[in-house]
Amino acid sequence: MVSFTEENYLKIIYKLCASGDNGATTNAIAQLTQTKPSSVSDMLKKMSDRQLVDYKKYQGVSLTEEGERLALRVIRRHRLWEVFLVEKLSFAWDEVHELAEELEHIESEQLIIRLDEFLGFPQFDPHGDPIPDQHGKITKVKKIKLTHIEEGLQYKIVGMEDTSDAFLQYLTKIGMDLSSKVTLVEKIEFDQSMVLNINGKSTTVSHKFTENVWVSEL
Amino acid sequence: MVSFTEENYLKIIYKLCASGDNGATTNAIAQLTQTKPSSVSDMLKKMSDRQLVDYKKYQGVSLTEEGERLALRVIRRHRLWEVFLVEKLSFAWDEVHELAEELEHIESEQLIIRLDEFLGFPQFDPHGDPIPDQHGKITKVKKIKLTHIEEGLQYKIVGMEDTSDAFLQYLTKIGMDLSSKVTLVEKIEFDQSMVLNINGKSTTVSHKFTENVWVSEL
DNA sequence: ACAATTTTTTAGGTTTGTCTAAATTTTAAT
DNA sequence: ATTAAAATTTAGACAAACCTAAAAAATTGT
Repeated sequence: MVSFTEENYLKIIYKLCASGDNGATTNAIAQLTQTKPSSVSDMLKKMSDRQLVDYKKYQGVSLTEEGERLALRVIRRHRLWEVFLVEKLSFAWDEVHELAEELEHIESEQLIIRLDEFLGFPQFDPHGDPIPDQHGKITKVKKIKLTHIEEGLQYKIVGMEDTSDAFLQYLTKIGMDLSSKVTLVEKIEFDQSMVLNINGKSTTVSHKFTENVWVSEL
Repeated sequence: MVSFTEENYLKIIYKLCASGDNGATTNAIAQLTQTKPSSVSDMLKKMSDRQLVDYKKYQGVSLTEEGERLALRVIRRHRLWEVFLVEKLSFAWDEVHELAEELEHIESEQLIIRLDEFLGFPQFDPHGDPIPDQHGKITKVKKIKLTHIEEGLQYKIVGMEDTSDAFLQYLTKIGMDLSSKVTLVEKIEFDQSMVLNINGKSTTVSHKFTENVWVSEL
């Protein structure tokens, strides 16, 4: 049995590892769990004893296979509840995070299986993030910056790092939204900008842009 | 802010007080919370300090006005979730209690308002128990034993104390189910049995029966 | 009415997850 | 290559909610 608190740590460590930046550091975890670094150290030790994480003092932390399985289960539940709240209860997509943070900890395999079915087996949540399936299989997402050029390889926008109004307006201007299909055309070495094909239209975007937008393979 | 645990105590104390039997005693609470009586004593003291209950040592406990308001909120949430699980996720009515025990603690007024709307403002849960409205107004329920004779006063079955197969079969035999309309015809002093009119048919039932069946005024 | 039983409370302890303050290790800058 | 700064860990405490064992109060049977 994994506690409410452990589930939160697992989910946060998963996300920090997946995002690549600096991996899951004690400070980063503390910030996201809204606790102090010392509390995180304590918790990591306990979770390491329980074989949920691989942890060596001062060296950061990553998930064990079991830890990752459990993290993906929590993420699945979180995202399914978000779909429910938006599609069935008419919440706005930016209102549902806090609620899903609570709902994700309800412990019942059956509940999630039936909720998934009730929602029509959605692939993405209202923020565009992919929903892991029952076996933890998840559509891989990465920042545009890290994609590579390959014949016919299309991507789908799934989210962004910075969601400021300024940025969202820029997206609208270049005709890009969550339903856009994007192909990588060219990487410019000199300033690390990239040429993308967005819904058939060729557009050049800055390095900052490519760091800010998450995509998944289609 | 009222904790998960406090909400459970409130709900249980409410039910014990409403059922009339012996009111909310320390032992009874311990049994329903699955804890020891000593833990209940501790908790009652704390809840008394927080003005959620009226408590005098060795004298049992009852809810303050605020305690009752909070208890009814939890009961409302519990019963709405049960409706959701049965009507929308196709759970059987006898599978949903445990799940609703968890869901009832999700803290959000908006969530419950919208769930209620999504479900079409149901009046009763799948067990036949009445759902309090947003202001805590609840259809009063009592055991048949405690009803009184009055011109045209009809009752609706909402639940039973003992749900053994034997009893359910007996119900079927006398043509009584959750949709039955019942009128009290006569109380027999001698053995405390009662004559009821069930869907237009006159039937005599034992004292044990009248102790076992809960009804609400219609 | 009072002894026996049952119920309830107190006292002292445990676990989980947090905290602050101090110590240690790592990283970065000169 | 040191030293200053930043990140991390340890030590010692605390609050919530539980426990066991023992003491105190209430109830019951004769």
